[in-house]
Amino acid sequence: MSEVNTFFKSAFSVDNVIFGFDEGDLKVLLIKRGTSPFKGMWALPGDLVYPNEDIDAAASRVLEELTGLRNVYLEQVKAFGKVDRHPIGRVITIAYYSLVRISKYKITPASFARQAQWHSISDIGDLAFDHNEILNACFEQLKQSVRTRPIGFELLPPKFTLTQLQHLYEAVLETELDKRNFRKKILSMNLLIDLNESQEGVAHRPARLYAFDRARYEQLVSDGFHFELKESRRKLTPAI
Amino acid sequence: MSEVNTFFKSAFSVDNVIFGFDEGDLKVLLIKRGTSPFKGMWALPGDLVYPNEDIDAAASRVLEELTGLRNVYLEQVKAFGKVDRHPIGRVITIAYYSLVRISKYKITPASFARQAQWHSISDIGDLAFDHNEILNACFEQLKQSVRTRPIGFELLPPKFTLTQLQHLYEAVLETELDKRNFRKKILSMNLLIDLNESQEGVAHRPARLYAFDRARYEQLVSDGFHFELKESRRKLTPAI
DNA sequence: TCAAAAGTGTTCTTATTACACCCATGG
DNA sequence: CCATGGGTGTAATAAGAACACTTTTGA
Repeated sequence: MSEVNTFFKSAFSVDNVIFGFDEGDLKVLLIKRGTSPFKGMWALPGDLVYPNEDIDAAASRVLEELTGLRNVYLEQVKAFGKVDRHPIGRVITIAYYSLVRISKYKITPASFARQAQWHSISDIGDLAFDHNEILNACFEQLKQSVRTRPIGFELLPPKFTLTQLQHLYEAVLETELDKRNFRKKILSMNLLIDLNESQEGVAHRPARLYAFDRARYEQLVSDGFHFELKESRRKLTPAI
Repeated sequence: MSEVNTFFKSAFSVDNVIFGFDEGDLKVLLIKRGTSPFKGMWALPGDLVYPNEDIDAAASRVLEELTGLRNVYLEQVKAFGKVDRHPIGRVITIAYYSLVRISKYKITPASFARQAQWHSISDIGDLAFDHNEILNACFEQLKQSVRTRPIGFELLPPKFTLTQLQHLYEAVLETELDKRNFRKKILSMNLLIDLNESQEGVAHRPARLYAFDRARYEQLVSDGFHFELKESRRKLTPAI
């Protein structure tokens, strides 16, 4: 029993990289720490896991307390467990990322109190703890997942234009895509429902609106279909 | 401080799916449990993480104690943290997989005492705890990784034949590959050194031996090269 | 009538698939 | 001389890349 006591004095937490997409830009919801350690620095939202709480449930809870959102796409990435990663003791953290529609995000008491704010992925400074490392790992996994599963739609409103979808992929993959090739590829998958509606009130030709056809996707997968968007090769600038 | 005490009474462990390749078959090193709970059942090798030990170090330690091997390919997969996954208390486990050359595996005191044995991946029964779930997650990640990074070589001896390499990929990906297409693809990557040596003592035409050119791989990657072996599409048997 | 973004096809190139026979060795 | 696995090329098809102009709307 004394040996058991040697071990049962650690804690674990979850940290959640909450991605959103707005104005063509991939964003992450960060909170400003109000207490030591790292007081005043930006950090990933997270919390200790209760002794009787599954880790996935803890990640959902953190997300809901902050955003008011439930039933959101949530995926575990990996654990971070360096001995000295937390100043107050041995705390392993399990990293998750989630995909939310920013338009549905509501200021909750928790997010108000914790000073939550969306930050562009391309403009993240030094974060508390090892949160930069965690954020990078989650971003890498998002890049990977978005190419092999149709999860990008989780970041868009239910009705979206092909250009919005393309910009989303460009933001996530940090690359530029060819408009015609992108449309050809995505439409050839037959995963989109053409809603026969158009944008309104835009100062240019209005775009058609589409919705993601989840039922069809499930069907195709069970028939052996494999979603895949290749990373477009970067043109190699020839050396002079 | 009392709130802290609520949390700091959990433990975490690492579990390691140790893959090996032998006789054309992908294998996993399991140990037979000598103590309760799950006494007598096969389980993944694992251990509690010491309070002053990084989780990656704990995974390496488990591997070395059992196999005598160091500096082996080791990759974290994810954490498993259901509340009731361990009968004696709240224990989260971090799953790793590692790739070893079975020929280098030595019986250590630990592996002898813990009755370690290689099991074919296609013949794994019910394991202790949630270890079937962990094994599946690690196998899936191996399948993924082996297609996008040249880690398969970690499972082969330093000198290998193209057929051995092909059989390795077939075992890991659980598919069949076309001999000529496989050779064309792998040789076109320029990652293999032709050793100008042949097998000896085989009752058929001896195969050429190759070695993986790690330096060249690093070089190619820094030039933007991306290792990729596509899963060969299964022929769809037309319905009558 | 201008600005702004939507929408659309073809050609070229590269990658993937399918497929069958001769070769070298040991027993 | 036989059994066993080693080694090789080509043609057909599919996927990806490059690329420019016309359309529709609101201001």
